[in-house]
Amino acid sequence: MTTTRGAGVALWRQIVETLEREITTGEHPPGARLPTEAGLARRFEVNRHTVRRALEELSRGGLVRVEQGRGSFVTEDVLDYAIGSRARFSEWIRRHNKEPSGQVLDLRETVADPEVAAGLGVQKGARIILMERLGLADGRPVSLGSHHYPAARFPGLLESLGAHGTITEALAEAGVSDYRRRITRVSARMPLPREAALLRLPRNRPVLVSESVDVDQDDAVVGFGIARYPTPRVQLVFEPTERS
Amino acid sequence: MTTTRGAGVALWRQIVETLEREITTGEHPPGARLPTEAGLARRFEVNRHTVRRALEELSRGGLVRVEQGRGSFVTEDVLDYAIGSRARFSEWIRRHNKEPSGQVLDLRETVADPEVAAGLGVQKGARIILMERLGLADGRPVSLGSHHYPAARFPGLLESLGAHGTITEALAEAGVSDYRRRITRVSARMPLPREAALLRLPRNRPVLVSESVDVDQDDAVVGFGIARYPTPRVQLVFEPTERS
DNA sequence: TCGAATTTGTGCGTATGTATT
DNA sequence: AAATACATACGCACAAATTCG
Repeated sequence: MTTTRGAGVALWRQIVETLEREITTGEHPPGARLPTEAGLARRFEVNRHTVRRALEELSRGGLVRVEQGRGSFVTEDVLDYAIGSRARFSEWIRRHNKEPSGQVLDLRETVADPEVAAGLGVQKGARIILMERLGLADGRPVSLGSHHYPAARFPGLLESLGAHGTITEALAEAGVSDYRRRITRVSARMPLPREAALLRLPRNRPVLVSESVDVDQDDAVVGFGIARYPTPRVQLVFEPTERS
Repeated sequence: MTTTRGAGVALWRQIVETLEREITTGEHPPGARLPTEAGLARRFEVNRHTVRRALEELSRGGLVRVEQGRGSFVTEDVLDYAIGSRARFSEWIRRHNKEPSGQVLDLRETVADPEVAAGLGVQKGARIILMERLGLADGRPVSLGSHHYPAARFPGLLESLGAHGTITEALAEAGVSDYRRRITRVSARMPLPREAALLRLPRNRPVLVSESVDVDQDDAVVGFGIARYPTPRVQLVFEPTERS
């Protein structure tokens, strides 16, 4: 199929329809880079302006994202992360019909720096258990979390975390049957090189950073986590009135 | 006052104390850039390594933030913005003992683009009232908000917004005695040049972007807002259990 | 730190077809 | 039928952002 002139349909509209079909059929998967404007102009045998008119329409409709100096990209479906009191990685991912998986990057006992100490409510320099974990959805990285737990309260947690796949299970073994988020702070910054590499993020795209404190049923602090999310692949969502 | 050698106190500790005093007394106000390491080394008549040791300590304590290739900066006090169901700009700022003020950058009737239409639940192209507003705390910009309201529902809102200083007052005149946030989506991206200029933000620092839908007591959609916040000056905070 | 190459963004002028007046 | 307005399409040039060595 190619563009036909004088068919009563403007060339740029034909291009919109063609690209829309190619995107929705998966020929251009989410996140993929489209050919350059010059390339598309050659392919459709039109002027670059005509291609731009089509891209503008696609961009307005949200199917395509155009970035100056970089190119045009198929919009990636955004993962909405609901910051409710109950936030579990695997539940979040499965709700989006994707397959959750994880990768423990670091797991050790260490001491709390001032920030972590303040979050956990322990003395600066207290022993803590640190686990760093990369979260993936359908194999694509969506979160990089540093989880901190007071070593004094959970003697066997280090081994439990090493044995189990999920944090929830390991905490259950340590006697915490349920936990919830008490507070979440959200900010953003540019990624460190290592973070960009792990999250497969361009260096010029920011990471969302959330700091959260988890508490058990008695409101006692269980853990403190710092999570980094790649933008714009992940959005954090807050709904005061929670609905099933 | 200057550093003295062989006084039983390490040089770098003296430098830490001196800089700490200068920062807390306001000689180096929040956000200010400190002299370069070389400059500090000249001033204290020490090697640059010694200055670095002092800056490392200050950085660890959270008083100073060191950025590779840019310089060292006095940490700015972070404005925590609580994303509760009730979010009012002036209340937020006053809770931090700062003086709120605002600046209307744009106020007009226009048509809804797809994103706004989806947020408001109206047809794409429906008439809406748009107000763009820069929010300031003690004269420093802390938010840049685009507020959208359905023109059909609020015939006189355009004039009310022009006359009143605050959104809450204008909405009250339009018959909405109270409203609350139903949902908030948070993401981050690099600022547009205009946004960076208005928020007085370096171009390499991201903006937090929140999209929120406001509803009245009957759960009817009142407005849709897109707000941009400068990082790291502003943090968004979510507490599931609301406390007075 | 710098410049070259690549890619998108913007503006100008021109031409043609289509619909309205 | 002529005049006018608008949408479409092309060509050229340069600006701005990104990438890469």
